[in-house]
Amino acid sequence: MPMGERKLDVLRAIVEDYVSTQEPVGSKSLVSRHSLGVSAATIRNDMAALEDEGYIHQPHTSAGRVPTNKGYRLFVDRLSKIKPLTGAERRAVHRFLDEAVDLNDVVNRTVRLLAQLTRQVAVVQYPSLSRSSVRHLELVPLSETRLMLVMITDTGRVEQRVIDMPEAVPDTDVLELRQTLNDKLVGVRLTETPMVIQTLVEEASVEVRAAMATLSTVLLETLVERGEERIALAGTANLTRSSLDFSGSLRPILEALEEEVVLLKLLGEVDSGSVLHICIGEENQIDGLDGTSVVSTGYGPAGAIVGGLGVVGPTRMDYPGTISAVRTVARYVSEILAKN
Amino acid sequence: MPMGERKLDVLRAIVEDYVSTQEPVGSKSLVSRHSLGVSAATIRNDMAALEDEGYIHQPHTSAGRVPTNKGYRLFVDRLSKIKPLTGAERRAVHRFLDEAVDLNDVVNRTVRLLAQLTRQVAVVQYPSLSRSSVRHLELVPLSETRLMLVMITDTGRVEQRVIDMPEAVPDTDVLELRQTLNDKLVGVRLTETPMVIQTLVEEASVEVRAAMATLSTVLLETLVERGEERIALAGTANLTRSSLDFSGSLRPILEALEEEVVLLKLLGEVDSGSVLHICIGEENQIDGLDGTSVVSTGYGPAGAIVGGLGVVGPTRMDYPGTISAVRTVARYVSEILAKN
DNA sequence: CTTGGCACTCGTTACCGCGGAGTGCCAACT
DNA sequence: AGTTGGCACTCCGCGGTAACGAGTGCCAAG
Repeated sequence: MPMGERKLDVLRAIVEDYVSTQEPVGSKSLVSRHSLGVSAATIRNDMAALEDEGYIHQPHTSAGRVPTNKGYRLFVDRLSKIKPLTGAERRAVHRFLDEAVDLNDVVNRTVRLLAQLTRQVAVVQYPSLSRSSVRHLELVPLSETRLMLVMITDTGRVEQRVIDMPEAVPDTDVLELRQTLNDKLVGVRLTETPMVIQTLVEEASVEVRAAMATLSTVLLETLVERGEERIALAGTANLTRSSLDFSGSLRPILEALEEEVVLLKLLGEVDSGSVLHICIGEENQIDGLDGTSVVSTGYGPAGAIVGGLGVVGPTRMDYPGTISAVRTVARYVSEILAKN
Repeated sequence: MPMGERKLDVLRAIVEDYVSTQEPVGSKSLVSRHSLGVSAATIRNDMAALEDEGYIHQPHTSAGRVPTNKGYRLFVDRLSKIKPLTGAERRAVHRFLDEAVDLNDVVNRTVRLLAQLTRQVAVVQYPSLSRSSVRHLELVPLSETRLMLVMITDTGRVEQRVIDMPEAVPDTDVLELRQTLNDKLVGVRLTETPMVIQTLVEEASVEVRAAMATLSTVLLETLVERGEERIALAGTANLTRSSLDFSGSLRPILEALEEEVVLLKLLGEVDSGSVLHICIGEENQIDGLDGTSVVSTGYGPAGAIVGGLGVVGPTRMDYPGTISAVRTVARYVSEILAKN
């Protein structure tokens, strides 16, 4: 059956009221807070229908209604009205991010900004190595038999690794190795480096072959395979606002936030285009994270997604506001990265 | 008046019981759980005295006693018996930290380990730049007018900064700049670099003088002045264990943990020798952090302190166990750093 | 299809009374 | 002087009961 227009209005009103008051909403308060043009009794009929269809739910008889996850889903998909940031907020975003001098700086500022704007927990993934390419490789001798390998990517990430060499490497060899590595690898996407790396040893001159073998192994292991995703987090203190948001304990949430793997899974599906992704309640298949929603999106210069960013909060969150904030910040971060 | 031996025993017993049960402890349960050799009435007299002297406190008439911060202080200073880690724990520390390949790796592993051992929030400060010296400086051209400056310290830290040059810098100049920077700065302690940096411009050849001026400014600003302390955190989920530990809300704690400045202040006074530092309740002068104690110590290769690490938890914590864990981990981390 | 009315449900709050843990004090004992 | 058992007292926490009120479902009328 086609859903009546008013019923949708009612659902929207319920979600909005519930989000702002944090309390089950009843028919009377609905009619008094919104001008729906009909009486409470009529609303009650609609509410009964909405409940049958699974969009709202009654904690107990004689309590108001609370949106179900299905209800939130319908709300974000079809009902929510865009709530753009205020001018002041936009200006703050620009001003704050413009001051960044550095990839680290950009990421840190972004995550703090996002936490502040949404008053929730913000998560920003550093540009993924797998979507970057090599810009430069540097070999720094630390001692006779120790080298530090530094890799800089086109996305601005700097990764390093200390390497114990099997035998002393004279400075001239270091220069040669460094030169070869850069000649062969600069510009190559990290996903494609393994093929190139395999050829390095064969093509190396006799003197440096052994050293190159060690380097290749480390390169493969550390920089490529281990994938080294990095993540920045901010705003965990916001979890304590309305502490009862998180039924019972926020323990599982804090645990999840410390687990990089889980976080990445949450940001997850930001690959496809610059689409904004919303995951409501147990849609994220993670234990203990029913009760939390994630609003995330990809970012990256010129349409190319290099990483994800987003916000974690209670299912009962202000979706329109959060969506705007995430979208705006992602867009602006992308611009900044494009400039570099 | 000299404190009677038994009264101290009573205080110790109260602290131990309270820490393990989380409940005010009364005279009866004391005599039944410890063999003090006297009757409950005698204990009551001692308890009354201890209360007069401010070591313990009664939440309300007819409740048991709870140690005051002054009581905890006396306990850690004079009463607590060392509780060494189990063999399995020691082995775990060694095994886990030995696998680290990298400064980052060491720090991350350390902080996670500490959180797990103590079941509390662990904090590890990266080796402070101000106590490091320059091991190597690298200039990487990113584009005509952009350079990336990478600094590697003897403590293993790698800091980078992107620099917009006022005009294009040809590759030969980059090499010269790089060479000069390294000649002049390698081996210099970071606290002393400002003096050296000032001479760089004057001594630079005409061609690179402008560029060197820019570099000098950035070096001073970013790497030296801003001090760039970094910190790693783990175990925040442990805050939720015994959630009532933190009178009311853990909001202020989460907030403090996100504030680098506050954290550094907490780790604070780890300078002097390798002494272990314990800060109980409002002894740390931070709002909202009465109720939390900090156990911290410095670490660094061969007695030289380069940074601090520690644990944040409720005043009502297992001090002996925590102390052992912090001490052991710090000692072993220092060893590992010394090897590098 | 909407509306006002009405009986009903059920969670929340306040209140009362009671048991129990724990204390302080005192008089007696060593 | 220090220790002990006894005893009266305090006060928290718990279970039960009653009043309240928000909210509902249903029905008959518009």
